[in-house]
Amino acid sequence: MERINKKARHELLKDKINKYPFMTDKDLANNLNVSVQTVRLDRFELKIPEVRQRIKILAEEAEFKIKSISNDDIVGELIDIKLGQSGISMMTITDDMVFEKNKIAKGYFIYSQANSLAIAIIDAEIAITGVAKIKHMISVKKGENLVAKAEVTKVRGNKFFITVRTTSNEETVFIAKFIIVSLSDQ
Amino acid sequence: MERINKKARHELLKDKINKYPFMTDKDLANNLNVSVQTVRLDRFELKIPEVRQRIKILAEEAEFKIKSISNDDIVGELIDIKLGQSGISMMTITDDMVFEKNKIAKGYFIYSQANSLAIAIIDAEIAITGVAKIKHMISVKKGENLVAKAEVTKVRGNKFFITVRTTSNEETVFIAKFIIVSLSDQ
DNA sequence: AAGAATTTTAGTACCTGCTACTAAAATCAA
DNA sequence: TTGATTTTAGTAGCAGGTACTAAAATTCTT
Repeated sequence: MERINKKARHELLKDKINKYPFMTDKDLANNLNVSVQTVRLDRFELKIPEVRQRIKILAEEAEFKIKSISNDDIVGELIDIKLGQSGISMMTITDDMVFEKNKIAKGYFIYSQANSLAIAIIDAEIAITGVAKIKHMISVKKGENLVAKAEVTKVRGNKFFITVRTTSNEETVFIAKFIIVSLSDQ
Repeated sequence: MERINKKARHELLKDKINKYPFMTDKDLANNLNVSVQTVRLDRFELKIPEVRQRIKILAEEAEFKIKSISNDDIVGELIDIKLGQSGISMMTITDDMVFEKNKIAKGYFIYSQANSLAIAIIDAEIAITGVAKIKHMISVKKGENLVAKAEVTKVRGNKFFITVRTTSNEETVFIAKFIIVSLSDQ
């Protein structure tokens, strides 16, 4: 058993913990063929907290992420809104939103931002997407900052016609036309 | 200090732990004005695991959820696929996917299922949604089981015309027509 | 090759948040 | 009042640590 040098081991340790954050020091020690003390020393040097801390952080982060992905009524961050008229929302494309292979944003995230903005504009208890026409102009990559601007173009009874234009760096990447139906009173 | 009865306390305990899963027995004991022993006894009777277990479960579940919502290439469960021709996917509407107020599914989840199925059918390294026309027929509620069937209706060069029909209990709730562009070779 | 410096291992006391258990005290119900 | 139920107290032991001291092993330097 050759002894590998400290730096190399540190890299291995970081990798392992990243991949398997639930491993205890004992597990890690076995895995890296060093003593538990060494693992503790390494963790201290690399400022990596103990398992229980790691798990806790994971649970907290995940809770937050789930909320911001699915429990929020609006996908992205609402910047400005004039109820019944127009609205602006912003969203940054993160790692979660792109295809592994090519780092291009999955279309439904862009759609989701636009759709939820369109619904947010309608001043109604219940607003449901009826029909939509969408067009992706340019593909969006990780890190880009999408600004969606929505505008009500027509109102007919309880039907709202809304156009959303999403831009990245002033360039239009996506256009959607929604017909949102408001069902406020039954 | 009046002593409340066991059943009532059990309800309180369940609520507290549900809301604040990170509380230790000590915290809970303080909060409910009983001894730590009582909390332990209660937890035992209610089959509620200890904090560290709870946190761990939370972290694991959340990890899974995040993956299935955003990291997965396909939203919903792929049931059947004939590359370049057709596909079927299934998705159950969970609590995460509905509006608080009225328990109606957010449209973009239904869209996401359809869209990701459409992309999955295309046998290409890179497939991007170009244009889509969608129509929500009936609103979907929590617990419903959505079956999306996709079919390639036309192919023109690297453009695939795909129709997706989503049903719940044999009833059509959603129809989408996508034009997916395959960018396999550059 | 010897000595110094660095790295790794070993071991101890103590901590949190438990489980599993025994037993006493308090409260309720007939 | 007595018997059952509920609550509290306390002990031993466990996992997975922190914080610390010190010895052993290895590497570097000259």
